[in-house]
Formats: sequence, C-alpha cells, structure tokens
Amino acid sequence: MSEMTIKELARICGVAVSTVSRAMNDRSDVNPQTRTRIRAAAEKYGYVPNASARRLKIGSTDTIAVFIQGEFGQLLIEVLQHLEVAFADAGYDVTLSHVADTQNDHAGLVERIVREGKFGGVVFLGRYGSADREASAQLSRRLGEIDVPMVFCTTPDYSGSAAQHSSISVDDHAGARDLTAHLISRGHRRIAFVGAGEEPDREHAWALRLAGYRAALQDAGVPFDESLVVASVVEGQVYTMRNGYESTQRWLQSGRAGATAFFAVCDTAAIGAGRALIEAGLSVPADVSLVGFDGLDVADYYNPRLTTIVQPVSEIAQSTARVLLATMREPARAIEQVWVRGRLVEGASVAAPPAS
Amino acid sequence: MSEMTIKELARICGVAVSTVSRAMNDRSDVNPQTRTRIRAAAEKYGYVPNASARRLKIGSTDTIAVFIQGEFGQLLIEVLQHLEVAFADAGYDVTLSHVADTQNDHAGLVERIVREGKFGGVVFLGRYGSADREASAQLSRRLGEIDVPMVFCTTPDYSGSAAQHSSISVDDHAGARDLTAHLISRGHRRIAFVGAGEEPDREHAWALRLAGYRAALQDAGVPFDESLVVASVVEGQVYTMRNGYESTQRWLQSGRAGATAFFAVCDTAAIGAGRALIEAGLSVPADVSLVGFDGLDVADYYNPRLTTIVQPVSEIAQSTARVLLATMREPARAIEQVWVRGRLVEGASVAAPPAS
DNA sequence: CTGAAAGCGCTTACAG
DNA sequence: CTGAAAGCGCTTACAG
Repeated sequence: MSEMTIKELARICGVAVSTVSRAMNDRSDVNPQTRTRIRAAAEKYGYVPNASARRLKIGSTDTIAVFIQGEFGQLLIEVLQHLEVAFADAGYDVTLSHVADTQNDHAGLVERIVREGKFGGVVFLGRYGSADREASAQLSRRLGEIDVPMVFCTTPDYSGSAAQHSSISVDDHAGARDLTAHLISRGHRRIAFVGAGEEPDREHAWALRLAGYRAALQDAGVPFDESLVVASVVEGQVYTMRNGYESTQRWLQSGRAGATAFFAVCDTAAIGAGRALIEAGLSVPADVSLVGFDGLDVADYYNPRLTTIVQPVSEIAQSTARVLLATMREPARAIEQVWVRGRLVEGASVAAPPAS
Repeated sequence: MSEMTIKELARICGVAVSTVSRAMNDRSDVNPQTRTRIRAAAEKYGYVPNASARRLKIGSTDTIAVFIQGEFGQLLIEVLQHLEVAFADAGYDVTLSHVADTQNDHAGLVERIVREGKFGGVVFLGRYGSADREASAQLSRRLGEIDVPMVFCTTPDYSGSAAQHSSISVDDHAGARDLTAHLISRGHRRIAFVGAGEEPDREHAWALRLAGYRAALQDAGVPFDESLVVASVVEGQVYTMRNGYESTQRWLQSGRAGATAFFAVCDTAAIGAGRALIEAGLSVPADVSLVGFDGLDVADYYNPRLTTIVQPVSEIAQSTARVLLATMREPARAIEQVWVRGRLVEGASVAAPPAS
C-alpha cells in the first residue's frame, strides 16, 4: 500500500492542494462542507500528511524533545510520564531520546539532534554532560547558541555561575537537610552518607544532598566526620542498587564501622545498602537506621518501608512544561531556576540507635 | 545564531550544493581534499543538514522508532537500552515514543506516527493494543498494511491465528512452568498465582505465565484450584507493586487462605505481594514462599532475595535487532516468532512449607 | 472561500 | 570528480 500524497487526494476530491492543506490543518478559511468532505476522503484513503515535508515548510514543530542521558531509572520515568501529559494538554507531542553515556561523543550527538530536529522545545531530563565539569559547562554554552527553547528538568544547569538555561529540580539540599535532621532528632550522631561521587561537581544531586547532610550536622552541632562518607565504587552508576550495595560493602569491610544510621543518596542505593547491611549481620532498623531519597514505589514496598524524601514528580513536570512553554512563547524571557520542596515520609526504617 | 543551509556553505566553499551534499554524505565520488575542506567548513560554521529536507528526498531514514504503550517499567528500560546499543552498532538511531493507555485513541495515534514517520523500522516494546482483543487484532492488521518493517518485542503479535509480524519474547510459559515446578519440588501444593488479569486474552504475559503455572501443576498431578488465582484489582497496572499489594491484600482479607507459596506475575508484583503478606503477619519464607518473574535488580536486592526467572534482556534485544534489520533488508522475509528461554535464579524467598 | 505558484533544504540522475 | 537542474510533499502569501 503506497503512501498517498496531498496531490492525489486533491485530485480525488476535485480541489486544489492548497484547499486540502487548509482542510487538514483546520484553518478557518475553508468551507465547512469542503473541509468535512476532504477529511472524510483522507480517512477513507488513509492519507496522512508527510511530516518531513510539513516540517521543512513550517520550520518548527509541535514536538517537544526530551533527552535523557546516562542513568535512566524509575524516577525519570515517572517524571517523563507526567511531562507527556502536561505537554499533551498543551497540544504538543513528546519524543524521547536516550543517549548512553558510553556513546562516543554523546555531547556532540545531542547537539546534532537538537540542531537537526526543528523541535518546538527541548527538555533535558536527568543529568547531562560529562563527568568533566568544564566540558559540561561548554556543552551548556554550545546548546545555548542553538535557537531552540530548552529547560533542564531534575538537574540544574551546569554552566556555572552564569546559568544559561532555566531548570526545575527538587530542592536536594533542603530535602537532605530535613532527612538528616530527622535522624538526628531520633538520637543519631554517627550518620554515614552512602553514594558520594568522585567528581568535584557541586551541582550533581549527590553533591547537593551531601551538602544538605552537612548543613544539618552543623545545625545540630554534630561534627562532620569525613570517614562516614561512603564513596561510590561503581563508576557512572551512582544512583543504582548495585552501587549502594558495593559501596557500603566495601566501606564496612574496610573496618570503618560505628555508624548508627545510613543516609543513601537515593532509594535504590538505599536498598542496595540495605543488602550490604543485612549481609554484615545488621538488622534495619534495630541495629542501624536507613533512609533514602526520591520516594519511589520501591521505598514504600521495601521491607522495612523506607523513610525517604518524596519528590513531587507531578509538580516538577508541570513546572517544567510551564517554563518551557512560556519560553517558547517568549524566547527572551528571563532564566528561571525552580526548586521544588520534597516531602519527608516516614517508613519503618528508622529507630533510635541501639543502647549498646 | 540562525541555521546555515547547504547553499550558504556551498557559497562559502566555492563549490556547488551537490558537492557539499556528497561530501557530507561520505560519497565515494568526491575528491578527498574537497571532502575534507567542506567538512572542516561545516564544522567551523556549525552546519548541520536539515533532517526534514533530507527525509523528504530520501523517503526513509536511519531511525528506528520504538513504541512503548501503557505500563513502562524497569524491564522495558533495560531492554530499551540494549536495543539502542544493538541498533547503534548497525548505524541506526533509535527514537522512543511512549503512548499512554489513557490517551484518546492511542491506537490511531500510533498508526499516525508510524505512517508519518518514515522510519527505517519500528519496534513495539511491551504490550500494545487495547484490552479489547478484537480491537488489538484489528490494529495489528492495520499496522501490517503500512509499508514499514516492524517487530514486536517482549510481546507476541496479538493478531490471532495468522500472525502478521515477527515477535521476540521470553518464553513466559516455560519460565512459569519451571518456577512452579521448583516450588512443587520444595514441597508446595497450595500455590497462589498473583496478578491474573481480567481480559480473556491468551497472549498477555500474565496469561501465558498463568498457563505455565497450570501446566506445571498438571505435570505434578496437583489439581488446579481456581480459588488460588489472585485476580488483579488495579486496572491497567497488572505489573506494578501496587497491584501485587492490593490484589494480595484483598485476597487474604476475603479469607481465602491456605496457600503456602505465592507466585507473582512479575518481580514488582511480588514485592507488592510481599508487603501484603508481611502486614498479614506472615514471614517470607518461613511462613510462605514467594517468587517473581523477570529478574530485575530489585529482585536481587530485595529482602529476602527473590527467587525468579531472569529474562535474558540482552539476548531479547539482540534478536529483535537482528530480525528487524533482516526484515528491512528483505521485506518479504518470513514472519519469525522467537521465544527465548529465561533462567531460574534461586534467591532466599523459597523454603519448604511449614510443618503445621 | 478557493486556486495557481513559489519555495522550504535537501539528493540524485544527468551531463560534462 | 564537479555542476546545473529537477523534484521530494508540503504551506502560504497572493490574487481572485
């Protein structure tokens, strides 16, 4: 079944191609009857306008591109689903590109797709850029030169002091501070932080959460102990169960014990850490407390239920859509950095430290 | 920064547009020096060929479209990531469209995108179609009329007796049979199956797994007991923790006890079921055994480690790429139904039934 | 309200 | 190896 063109449909309907075009695009300047007749014929013969030709003429499209780079977990999926709804409500399609971190020159690839694509707007979801801070900032600047509205979602703009783009994130710092304060209020003083990355990159979620943890310690007058920071051992996969597990395991094996609570960088890492604790013969929360971050389903169904910070994914997605759509309407619009406050939800994974 | 066109670049380089086109497309019939010079200029001025114009001329593309409809969990993400690698190796980009089940006329939407898209090939990942069996079969037939190679991945073709498309799945039936046989070998006779859907649709994963479960019972001479089938209570979300939890909870509350083991339709449902069991005061595996299906990370890190069937996601993705690429080369190629055998992995969630 | 015509930015025979 | 020209299928002023 070969594809039908506007020309053939025009001939069938006995009208000009311009009339078909108008009918298909719901222009007001078509006779309603003509419009109905043409659309019926389109339906009958399975005519679908060629999107490439349309795009070539129009120059831009009703499509929002969402880029996810590297790690791609449940949290991003949930945000993505809310983004789809929010943009659909505004009449936009959403297309997703996942670019593997391992892909050669992934930064160049992203840039190429954005330039080629003629998208109405672009969302960068999750982290982007490379581990190299300067390279990331450079990518951000290069993206800024492309004439397409874009926002960063669940990640701040890494371009440094002079932000190039709007961004919407959970308030990692405040959430981590709340969570740590919660542990302190239960009597904990020796709290390990699981999943610190290695790059000196202040804007990563783990770094912001680590900073919030330190702020809470300071608030309470608890001295910060470097030896309680559990470094990530699985490269490029900070936010995974495997990293939570292997990092905690290595830390425990190196004899650095003495923590009464573990704050993992995210829920999945917490579950991994939980396995390492169990294998070390420790019971949660009787022997040690454990908290995560993100508020995924898995935190709620894990045994024991995980105390965590729930990210307001729907709100994050809606803000993202709002800011991007506003930027599309008004490209000169000011950059906006939105930080959405997460909500502490208590599970059953925190208890007072054992009397010992 | 306005976008540069082939015409401008040609003028800058002092050559014809056709020469630029040849240089950018790596044709053999260009002077290597000219080619180098043009590509350097393209790099310098940030020239990127307009994908829409290119597509309009070429008629098809180096892009594979992956469609995910409805539920979109960790398993599909893993398969997706492997698909991206497999297609990238063959020189194809991958673009993902997620179509919500709730979206109005999602079947029509999919059809429209496929027709419009001029994709090199299409992968349907996860289930597709609607709960209505006949509607699904009809969609499959309509898709078959579109002149684009397509395959179904992790789902069979629903079009009924005369399959229209190739498909690659784990062998749900065999896996469920193995898993059930495993439980029987540990002494279980009263095994509940958690997560049966409501549609009379034999090809759904849950239905195939339920059939495998029944086959194993029959193999062992254990009578099938309808009251041990735990129906899904969360509509349209069979494979979620929430459905595993609520379905099991409702089943337990309705007084239908007596099961010594629970076979959940997938790992996430198993974790949900696990919470319902815990809340009912039952301990896994001391009081009841619990198994899942899929082999997600979460099964491995759950407490207790979940016995499950691990889907060979890499193999499934590679077969999918192989079959689709072959179909693209040879459109008249025969339909192929591939069933990949999963691997039973023992965790710590199965024990002999309590002596009682 | 409708039609004839130009042109979006490419690729590809065709001619040299 | 290179260039001039046609044309992919649309949309949109422009003229009626």
